[in-house]
Amino acid sequence: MSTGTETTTATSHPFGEVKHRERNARGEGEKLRRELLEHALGLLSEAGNPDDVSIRAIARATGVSATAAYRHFVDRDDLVFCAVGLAFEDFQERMTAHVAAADTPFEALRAAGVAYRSYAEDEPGRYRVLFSNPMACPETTTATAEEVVAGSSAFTQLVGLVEECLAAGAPAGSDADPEYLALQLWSWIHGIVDLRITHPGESWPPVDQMFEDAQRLLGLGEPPTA
Amino acid sequence: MSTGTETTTATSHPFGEVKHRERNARGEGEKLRRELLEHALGLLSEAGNPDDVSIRAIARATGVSATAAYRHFVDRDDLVFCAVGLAFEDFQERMTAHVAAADTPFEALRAAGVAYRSYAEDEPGRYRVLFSNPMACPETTTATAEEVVAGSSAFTQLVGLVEECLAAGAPAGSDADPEYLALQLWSWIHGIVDLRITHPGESWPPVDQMFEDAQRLLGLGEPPTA
DNA sequence: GGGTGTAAGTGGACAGCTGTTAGCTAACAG
DNA sequence: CTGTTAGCTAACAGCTGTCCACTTACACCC
Repeated sequence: MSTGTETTTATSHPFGEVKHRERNARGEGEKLRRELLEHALGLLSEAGNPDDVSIRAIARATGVSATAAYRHFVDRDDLVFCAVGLAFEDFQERMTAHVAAADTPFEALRAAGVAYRSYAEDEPGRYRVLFSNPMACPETTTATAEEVVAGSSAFTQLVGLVEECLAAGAPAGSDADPEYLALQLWSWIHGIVDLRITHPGESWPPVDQMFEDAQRLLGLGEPPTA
Repeated sequence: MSTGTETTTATSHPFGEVKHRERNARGEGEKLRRELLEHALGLLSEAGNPDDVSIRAIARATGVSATAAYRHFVDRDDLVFCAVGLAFEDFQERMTAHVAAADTPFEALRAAGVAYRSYAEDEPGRYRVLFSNPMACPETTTATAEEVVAGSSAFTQLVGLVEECLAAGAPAGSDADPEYLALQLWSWIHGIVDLRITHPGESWPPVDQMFEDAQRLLGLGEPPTA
């Protein structure tokens, strides 16, 4: 039955299929780290809550024993924390890609809103993990510095967008506090998408309209042409 | 040592105090139901997440065996769901008490905001349980109808307040959609308090100012006197 | 007073999950 | 042959929801 040379097999078994995963070659053990993180991310998306993903479930999804994870992470908390960091990096990439295509700062801010909203819609579980969970950094972690600060740098980016809008003559006025406006905008937008996620039964108005109103009423839309 | 007639005792014990709870008299078994719900509420406040409260922990806090809960609730889920319903009733009482004291609809809306905000600040765990968790009604439950709909009736109340503001000449205009405005206001306000709860490390601007801005910019503040 | 039914609550057990440690095997490089 | 990497299994202690059989105490009836 087995030729002994398959790279990947699913051997038949009286109690169902058993996943076989070829062990990494010498010096390539780091590949498992990446695999674990990606499957952790998948489970985080389903659960929406970091506490609900166990190191055993991650290992199971990866097709590896739970203890193998300890070769690459100090802890379960460390593993999950790194996975969240990865999600933040992914989120930020998505945001910057959307924003880069815009011509005016107002369009850029709008594009950021669209990106934020579509992320929350496409990946509600991940959104909850990123923005609706108090995630403390474990005391010992293998996460890199970039992974740790990925979230806050996304906010810095938002403040920059607001500053550009103010400089371009936004109705809020050039003397308005960009950080305050950014926090207000983020809060409003978070509320809009978060309530939709946690209360999916309600009949919500179009999210675009609510976003547009938020930006305009904060005085961060285009100035009147007249 | 024991006179045999104490109603409640904490007998000393080599390994610490052991809670004794006099069993309820005949026909008063319903008292335990209430006790369980109240301790469940306390644990919900600490956890902030219904999934993290076990029936065993609730029973332990009540000073009773876990199986005793099955006399009053069909399930663990049922117990927790009823406790959440109780929290909703409590929340709504607090809201109506604040609102009742106001003179104008604008003041009433502001008072509702203050009540909402202080609830979130005083009981962040409960707030998260009520407004930041998708709580599905169990297929079999001992909850009463009022407990089930307590949350949505609080929103109906908010729509009513918005309607009164519009009728009293709010800047949003009398032809504005009160339900849309109420949803927008609720979303914004939820975002403001929720981000503070989940990201307590950040230095947030005063919540009053953000609330006041939200109400005013939505056109639900006092109309200009001029 | 004695028996009995029943309400109120215990305790033990089962199966399943969790994070983590200790010690093992298999494969490959030099 | 040796050392190291990559991964394994078994086990421990602790948690979970739930079922079953048991006790305890009281109210009522004869």
